[in-house]
Amino acid sequence: MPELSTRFDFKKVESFWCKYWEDNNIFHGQVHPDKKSYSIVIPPPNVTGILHMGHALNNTLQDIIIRYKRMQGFETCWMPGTDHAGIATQNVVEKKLAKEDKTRYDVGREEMLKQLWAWKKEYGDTIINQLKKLGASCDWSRTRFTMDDQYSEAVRLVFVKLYEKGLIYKGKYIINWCPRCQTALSDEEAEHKDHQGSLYYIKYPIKDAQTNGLQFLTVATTRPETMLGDTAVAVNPNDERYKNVLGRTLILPLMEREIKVISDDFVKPEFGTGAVKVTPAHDPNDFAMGQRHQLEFLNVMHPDGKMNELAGEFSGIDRFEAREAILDALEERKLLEKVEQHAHAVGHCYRCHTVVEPYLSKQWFVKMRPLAEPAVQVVKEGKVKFHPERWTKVYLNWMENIRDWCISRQIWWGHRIPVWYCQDCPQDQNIIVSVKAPAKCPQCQSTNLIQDEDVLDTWFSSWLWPFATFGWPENKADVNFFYPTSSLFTASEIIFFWVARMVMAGLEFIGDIPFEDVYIHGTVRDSKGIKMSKSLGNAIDPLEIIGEYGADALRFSLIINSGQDLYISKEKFEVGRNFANKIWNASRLVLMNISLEERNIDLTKDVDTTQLDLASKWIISKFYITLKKIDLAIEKYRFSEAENLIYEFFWHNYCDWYLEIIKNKFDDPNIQKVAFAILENFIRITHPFMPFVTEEIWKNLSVKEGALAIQAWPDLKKELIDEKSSEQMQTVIELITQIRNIKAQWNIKPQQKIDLAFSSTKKENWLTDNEDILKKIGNIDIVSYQEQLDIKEAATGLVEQVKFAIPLGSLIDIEQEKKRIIIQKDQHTKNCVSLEKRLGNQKFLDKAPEAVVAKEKERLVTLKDKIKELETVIQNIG
RNA sequence: GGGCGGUUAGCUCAGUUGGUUAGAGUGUCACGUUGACAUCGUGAAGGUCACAAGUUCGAGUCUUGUACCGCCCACCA
Repeated sequence: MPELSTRFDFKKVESFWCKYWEDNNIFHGQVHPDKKSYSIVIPPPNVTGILHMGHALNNTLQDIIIRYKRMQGFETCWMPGTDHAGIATQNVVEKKLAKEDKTRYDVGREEMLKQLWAWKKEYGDTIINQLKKLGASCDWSRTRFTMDDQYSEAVRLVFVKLYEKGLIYKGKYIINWCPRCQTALSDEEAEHKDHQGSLYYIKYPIKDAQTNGLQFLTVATTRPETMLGDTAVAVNPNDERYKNVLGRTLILPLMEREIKVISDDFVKPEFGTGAVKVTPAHDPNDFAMGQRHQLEFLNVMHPDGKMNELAGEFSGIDRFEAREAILDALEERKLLEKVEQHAHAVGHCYRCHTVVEPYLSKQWFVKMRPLAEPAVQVVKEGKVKFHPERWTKVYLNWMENIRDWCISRQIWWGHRIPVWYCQDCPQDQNIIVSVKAPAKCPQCQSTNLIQDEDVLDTWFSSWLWPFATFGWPENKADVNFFYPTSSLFTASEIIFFWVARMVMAGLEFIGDIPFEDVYIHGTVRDSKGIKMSKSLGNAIDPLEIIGEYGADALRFSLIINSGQDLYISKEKFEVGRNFANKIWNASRLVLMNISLEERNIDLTKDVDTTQLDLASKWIISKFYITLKKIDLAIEKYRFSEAENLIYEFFWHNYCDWYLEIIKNKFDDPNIQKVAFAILENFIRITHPFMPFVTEEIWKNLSVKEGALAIQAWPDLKKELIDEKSSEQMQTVIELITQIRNIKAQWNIKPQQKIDLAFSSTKKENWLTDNEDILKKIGNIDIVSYQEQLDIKEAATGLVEQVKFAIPLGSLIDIEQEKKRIIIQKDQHTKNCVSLEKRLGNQKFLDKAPEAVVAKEKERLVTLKDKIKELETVIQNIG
């Protein structure tokens, strides 16, 4: 056996196994006639940058379940890949250009795309490498990108299908416009943030107002600059205050344009003045009113946020400067009645955080209602399940109020919209929608075609991820075998962006759900609770942790902290590092002490478990009890619980007790076998959580050739769970713990041997058989049994509960001990009273389960016994 | 405005259908190392389970309300 170092050297080990797994194609999944499939598609990380802690968490979770299922014999496939992330990636490359004082227009579309692809290559590769370092057991041969040729074809095909079904349309609507990115955004991409703004009250003069009548109609607005595009003022039809002005004409200040006063139910009389300016081209509500009342749509802004020529004297000024200028101008004309503080939500671009502008523009949309209905059904029927369950409601609520999806983006990085316009056909009849670029116009045969300049929303490709990655529509076999996928792991932020849309796409294009279980995990935050992000500078780089503590440590520590949101600081990773090291060293101990020829041990066949010592029976039982709980926890996606079980079992059962007990008994072949078999099985079940250290140990155990990653998950052998032995061992543990306590209290050094006498009435045979444990672990030298303990002699050491006495009178302070005993007696008496009260309650006897009542009764008896005993002791000591 | 989650030891969190004396990790303190591991071992201290009321024989757990923290959704200009 090779010399093993006393520290787990993760650096060497990790790179070795990464390479080994990949070179041997361990994680490749393929259609298999006799096996069930278990598949996961990775939430493809954006190629905008490198992986952060959130990715580490997300991918560790997936890796745990896929490794678990692989060991259970499923044909597994974990699909890796990356997302082109449209606007986000274009933004980072634009930022790079900006450092050279260039814009995308300076370099042109073609060159820009070249640079984008170069960026994608660099960061895409980095991301895949980082995933490998984390230990992710993806099927690397399948690595996909949302803009692969075949994938792009699927995207275009989907567009064509939806278009032909009438679910895609083009139209002029108010969309969220980012003046910096100069593109449309979907509703989900406009992040609303609370903003302490102002509400401006502006007086609109009434035309032909009577000198003694109302001269002005005052409206309230948060965006005065849009008033330049007003084409009406609306009041509620039931608002008595404005009955008289309804239908009259106002003079729009600054523009001196005539606009009408209209009535609309939308207007809430209690807000502001009850009169609202209507700007149909710059506000979604006003847009709707504009349509209802056939108003004019006046767009007063350029796409870059500057006022346009329709803004008169304000033309060319940026929207926010224009706001100030307009307010000044109004003030000058005494038309600004007042300004109030007003908190409201303002939309921001989710990528560059610029304030978005509701903007009238012609865009492509997907009609969502017909797609949403079946997607609501499958969740209601439980075919797609959320974990934790509460997210179901969030999903359904969004789905049931879904709005059409704006899918066109005025950027260059992405899937070009598969629409061509014939330049020789009349407008509105010149649209050609096609998967492949058409050579000529099907109507007029003209070759004078131009493709739509826009690209598709990045999510328009991501929503096909669960089947397009498996080769849809070409590769039917893979799709049939691996689709629907089994589970999806993601953060709550993208339930709407991605999860919901994948359900819709799966049902629409494949006719089946994309996944059965959706596991929503928490957000990774720093120790102050602030979301980790590169821009805030509070991020902990997973690679740094891997370098310092190891990938296993990173994985283990993240998962054990992953109940809800995670508050992470660097020290938290010590748990994982220490545990990996503990596993390593315990394995060393076992390996150094065994001389087994045959290492493939089956505990049911190769060991006569009935002849085993108490501790061995106990550790076997403990293992299988733990295994059962772990299986349950993983199936319920309770990974932190599973890790806790593993940690507790190994450290506090196997190492602290079992190995300590058997340390000097390694010459017993049965003990060797048990110690080895339990370690070997433990290594198997720990593998999904800590793949590297377990692979390395597995190699040293030399049970079998081949990677641990493809070994079988242990069967639950219920027949090896020996409850009696478990209980007895538990008593021994308690005994020893009690003695340790006493020693600590009495300032006796732990290693100092003491004598122990059992009262014979409480002596049990099994205990005499296990004196060796007491001697060795408890440092108890002589165990003697006496008919009747000399109470006086034993009094000072009498420790109820554990049913034994330590005659150590010379070593302890009798007065102090007396006090202790009296306090104890009082406490017991108190407990006794409350217990008697409870047991005297008829309702309790009637309603509580029998087992509870029986236990309570038993407890009362023991309590009374103890009190008596203590009383005698007190008497005896005087 | 609507919805969701949280509040348990100094810190980070478990606590599964209500059932003995509420647990762990970490930190603190004490003691300990003759060869698995100091990334270790043994032990101690530390909790009115946010607050209030209710249901119950019994509440950290269920109900209602309050406070604070966090998140998501929403077109009140």
